[in-house]
Amino acid sequence: MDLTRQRRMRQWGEFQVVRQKGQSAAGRYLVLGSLRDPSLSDRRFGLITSKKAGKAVTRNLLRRRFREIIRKHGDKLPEKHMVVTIARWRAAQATFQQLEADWIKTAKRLKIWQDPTSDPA
RNA sequence: UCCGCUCCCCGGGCAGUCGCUGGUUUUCGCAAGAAGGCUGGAGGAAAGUCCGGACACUAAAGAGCAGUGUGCCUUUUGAAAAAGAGGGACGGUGAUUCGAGAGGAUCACUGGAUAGAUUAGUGCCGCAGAAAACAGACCGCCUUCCUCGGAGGGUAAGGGUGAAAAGGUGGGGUAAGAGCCCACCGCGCCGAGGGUAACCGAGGUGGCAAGGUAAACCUCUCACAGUGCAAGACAGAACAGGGGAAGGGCUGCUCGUCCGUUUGAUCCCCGGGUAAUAGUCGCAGAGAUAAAUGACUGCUGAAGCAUGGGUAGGCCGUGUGGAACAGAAUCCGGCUUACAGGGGAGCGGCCAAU
RNA sequence: ACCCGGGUCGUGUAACGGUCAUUACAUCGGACUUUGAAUCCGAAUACGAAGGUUCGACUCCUUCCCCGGGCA
Repeated sequence: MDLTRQRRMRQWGEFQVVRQKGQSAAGRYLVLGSLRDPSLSDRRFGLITSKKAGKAVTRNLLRRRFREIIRKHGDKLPEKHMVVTIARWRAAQATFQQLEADWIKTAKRLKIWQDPTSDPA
């Protein structure tokens, strides 16, 4: 799915709501936070890459890779949800495949993964 | 060919599929918008923010002081910072050379934020040492006196201290010494003359007074208003104003000036409200505003590593390997810092092999 | 982005350019005590890094590194 401007979380308040009221789960390279919001018509995604993750080059690379993961797998998450992906400091050493596998694994642990091939219901 | 130094340039390439972002355009749609086409999309340092500008605002960027910076000379480029070239003085290293010595000369390479410390002043120079800046007698040397152990006087040649000790070498001289005297060397002053200038300097003169520090205050010189695009300008929407104090604005000081003290400010404090493609512009031939330039696949592919050919090196073959530092946020010019590897030019070394 | 401020023992702090760089708490050792606390005595531990100026640098200058802050 496309990660256009409408699907991005863009305000400080949105991140605060997810952080305070939502659920979260940590993987090896990243942390996922999620909150159901019935007022949404679609999914919304946010990315956080702090200075602990690395310098500007590595932070940019991590955001691009997270966007690519969401582009590939974002439609497998439930609608009307806000999902925040936070990079941990170890993420700078990971490859794209490792990040992708870790993201899916963490999403399953949060029980927001809805792959139709593995979940017939 | 190899090694080193200096300067300049490049900073993996190509293709496919799927995406992101700016602009433009076509079709559909009443509109919101949707789908597509074309096209622009990171760096030499985009970094640090160390300098200089552009630009914007501060009522007028008024005067003085303070403050900050600049720093040999000539010249080129430049808006300025700055950079380049040539030269001077000073210092370092090496070689050669002159001299009995003190010391000097020449050449080569090289260094630097290179104004002024002998005249504009002030400060500081700890410890050690006898004495440290208008200085100074601890030991020693010489001499006088006496109670023979000291006291007084002379003396800067020798010792020892220190980063630095008030010229040095040789001789004369003397009680011992001392520029006290002489020769030479060094130093200061004057200076014919040379050079655009920094500066050099024939020659004369002075027994010799003169330490270091200005990245200490300072003096001279030439500059500088402050604040920074989160500067600031504009549009329209919403709401609810209230209080303080006579002061406030160019922000260190003084003057000047403007606004305000009945209309209570453009200052301070408390409270309320609102926009969502950063509200628009500023803003760009990259141009965002939780911030685009990517993901995957294939081919190619530098150094390095392993191994083989070749007397050796250059070189050639095979395998492995799979690209440094790093990501624009107002723009431009410098400086500094980080950086795998490759290419080019110049200079020097080497003289082995083909 | 733009603009400021600061780095000293483990922690918080002092130090006209001049001896082996203060002080408090903490740490270690000893004394006192049956033991511990408190008290007393003693000890170890630091100038963010590299250059430069100076006889001499925590201090002055330059460049890096690391923290903290302001501003729509």
